[in-house]
Amino acid sequence: MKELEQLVIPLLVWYRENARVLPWRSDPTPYGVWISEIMLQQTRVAAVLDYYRRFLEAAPAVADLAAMPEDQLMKLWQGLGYYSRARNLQKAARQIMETHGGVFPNTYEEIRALSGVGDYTAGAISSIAFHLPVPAVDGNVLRVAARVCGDSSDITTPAMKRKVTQALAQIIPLEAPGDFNQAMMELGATVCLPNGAPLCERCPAAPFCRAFQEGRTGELPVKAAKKARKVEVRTVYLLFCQGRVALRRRGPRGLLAGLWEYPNELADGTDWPASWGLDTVPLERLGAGKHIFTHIEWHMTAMGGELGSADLPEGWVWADRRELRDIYAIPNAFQSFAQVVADQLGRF
DNA sequence: AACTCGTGGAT
DNA sequence: TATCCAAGAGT
Repeated sequence: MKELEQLVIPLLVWYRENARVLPWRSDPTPYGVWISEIMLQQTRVAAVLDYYRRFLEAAPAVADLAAMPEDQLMKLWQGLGYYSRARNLQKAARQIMETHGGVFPNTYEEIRALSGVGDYTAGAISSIAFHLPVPAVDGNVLRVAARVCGDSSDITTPAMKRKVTQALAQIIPLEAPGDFNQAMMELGATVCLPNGAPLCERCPAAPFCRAFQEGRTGELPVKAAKKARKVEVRTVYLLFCQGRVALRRRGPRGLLAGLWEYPNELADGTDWPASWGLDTVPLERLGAGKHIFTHIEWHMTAMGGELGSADLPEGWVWADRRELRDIYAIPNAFQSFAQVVADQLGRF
């Protein structure tokens, strides 16, 4: 991937003019860089900003994160998605407290060993916070590299990631590795856009970019097609009692692990409220909602009503409005029912 | 290596 | 509306 070498200087010049002002860039401490990089995994900058501010306010340092109650941690992450990131973040904070005496590790290998930190994130933290000359290869970098080099390899493969990482390791500038890595991503995020709509007229790589020179920006990068989503038809039960709504905690593994939810099941004909031992008052249809995950689609119908008895299955809770707002982390998959619930609770 | 794991903005 | 897909990691 020889073309990448020509990119280094113009890219750094471009970055100094065009870098977005972001909270984790003003003072790139290891802790702040780490939190931001975890939040930014598969997540857009705009979605991260508010979460980042609130998170650093609640846990300004590693020790605060290590000591945070799990419910508070999940509440801070509520709505951001990929919730195992939050748990791995805390697991890593405890690793740092126990293994590194509370001091953020400063070598690539030690950083890479932290929970939730893979090749990309280890490279990003190492280069941005510790000025180590290690590449950080994310989706942006793969796209930029594939286009600049006119490489039609499938960028989703580990082989292509290795090829790009190896090529960048040869040319990453020792005096500004963090800026270089961020510049590659910034170019991908703001200029070398996906889906055949790159802004090549304002790209510092245009003079030597093979995709641009050869008119192939619409064909590159090459990515393998994704699998189709599976549809699940679900019934969501909105069960009320005296101004409170029933919640249960999801299991410790799998989708939305450990988060709270309105009881819901596949709509397979089972009388779920009866199977839960609830005294079955007739439930009425309170609404519908759809939520699209990466690989599943939930088509939901909400059934609900006021229960005569406050008895709930083991582990379920009654939540009032304040607890719903401040305590229980509920995924956005149920957002379409928030108003119905609020209205019902508001009657008390 | 293939799957799993959220969410919302852009097109 | 349908599809893509974003500063990926764990299993």
